[in-house]
Amino acid sequence: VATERLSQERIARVALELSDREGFGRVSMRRLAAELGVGTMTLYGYFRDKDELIDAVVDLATSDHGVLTGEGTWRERLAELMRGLKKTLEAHPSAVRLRLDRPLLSPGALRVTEAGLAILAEAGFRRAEAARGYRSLFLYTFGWAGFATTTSPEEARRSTKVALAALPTEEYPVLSSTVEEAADAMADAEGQFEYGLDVLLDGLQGRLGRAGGSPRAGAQPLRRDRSRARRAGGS
Amino acid sequence: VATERLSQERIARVALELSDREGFGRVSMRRLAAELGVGTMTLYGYFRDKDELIDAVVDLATSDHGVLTGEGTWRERLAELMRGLKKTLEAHPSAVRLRLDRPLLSPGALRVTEAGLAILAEAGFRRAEAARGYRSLFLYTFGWAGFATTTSPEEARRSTKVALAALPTEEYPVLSSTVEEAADAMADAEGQFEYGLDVLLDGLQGRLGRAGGSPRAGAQPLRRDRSRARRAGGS
DNA sequence: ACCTGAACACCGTTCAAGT
DNA sequence: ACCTGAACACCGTTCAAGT
Repeated sequence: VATERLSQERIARVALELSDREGFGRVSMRRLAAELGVGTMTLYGYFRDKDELIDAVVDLATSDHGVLTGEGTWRERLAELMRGLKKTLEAHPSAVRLRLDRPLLSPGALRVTEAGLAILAEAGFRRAEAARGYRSLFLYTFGWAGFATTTSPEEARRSTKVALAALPTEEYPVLSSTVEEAADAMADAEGQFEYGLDVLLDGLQGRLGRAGGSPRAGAQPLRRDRSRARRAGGS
Repeated sequence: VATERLSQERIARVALELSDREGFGRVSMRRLAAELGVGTMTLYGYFRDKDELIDAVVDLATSDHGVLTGEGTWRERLAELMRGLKKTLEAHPSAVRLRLDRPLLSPGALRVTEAGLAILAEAGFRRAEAARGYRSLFLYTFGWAGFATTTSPEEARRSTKVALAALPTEEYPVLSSTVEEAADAMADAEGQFEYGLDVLLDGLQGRLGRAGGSPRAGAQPLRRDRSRARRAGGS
């Protein structure tokens, strides 16, 4: 074991490796110190407590969001940005859970926000709406990542089918006749991500046309008028 | 301390109360047993291990989704359904985090899914698309709930402002000029929920018109053609 | 300056035993 | 049948001390 100099950065890096390798639950101060070949209390010379250490780990896991300033329409660029966010969240699943308890406002984490807001602003959204729109995409992506990688696709499909098959048909008529489709939706997480992303981008795009000449202040109320307008045919 | 009969249900109920009152981190087998006035090991007569106990707690926290078969358009009913889901997720914040690790497929949890799919099916969506659409709304709501209740609105606004003010202006030009709007978006979580919900419903509504006579199998690719169509004016 | 063992107040769980 | 204390292998952290 070559003795690389101890530092906050190295400790956090090894902790992240340990978390990815054996799960976050296995990251303890004692275990981590042993991994580093030092006494447990040595870590307290670098971090006040475990919480501060975890902050550093989460920050590290977040710092490498690949923010590419790609080409194409604002839709394509925004989609690509969210795919990048999704990818880094997938790379460190435990960090997704940790970030829920400690909302990250570090420069590294805000790089994606900056990029997203820039794209939306360029597309023509006013600042307040760009902020809300980006946040919508962000929350969806986070929700997706939170549920991702819990089990394998095969296992997800199987357990979903089992659970749905066990439901009383009278109380759950729709789910009972949607077993295959629901199981597919659970198993094909990638397809689901793209679907919801596209729905959100559609919704945002629809807002670009409106508000044209006369900017209205404040939040827009739910539009109820259009809802019956077009209703699809049978089935 | 009146000695109500011990049971899985009672143990789970007290555990949920304890979790809501002092935070999930404080729920230990020993602490819970003390709360119930029994020996620690007694709990193991009702649950194989802590994991099984937590399953019961999460299930309990989920069982009371107020699924109302309201009136109005499919948009209104779906919005109301998601507000109900949001509300129960808010009621037991720790359960949100727990459900990420153990995807719930219990009848109680699936009641909302059934209701959502029914509304979408009635609106005219084919089964596969209804499954994807509901899941999109579900993931967004979960993402929102995951970040909710972390701090008070005032604290959220304050810390957001501080973090954004500290950013280097050249690297973060948009965020630097969106401090107020971004802080507002962080502070007004309720408004954010409604915004994203409405965007998703807009996106879904747009899909109802299409696919009319000729149903296409499989996932639809991202439509790139329309993206430049309408672009808002200045600003 | 940098590191650390002993000790304290906690965990979940096994096991063998109590009524 | 239902309950349980002792014991084991773990935690995070304080404190006083080592070099």
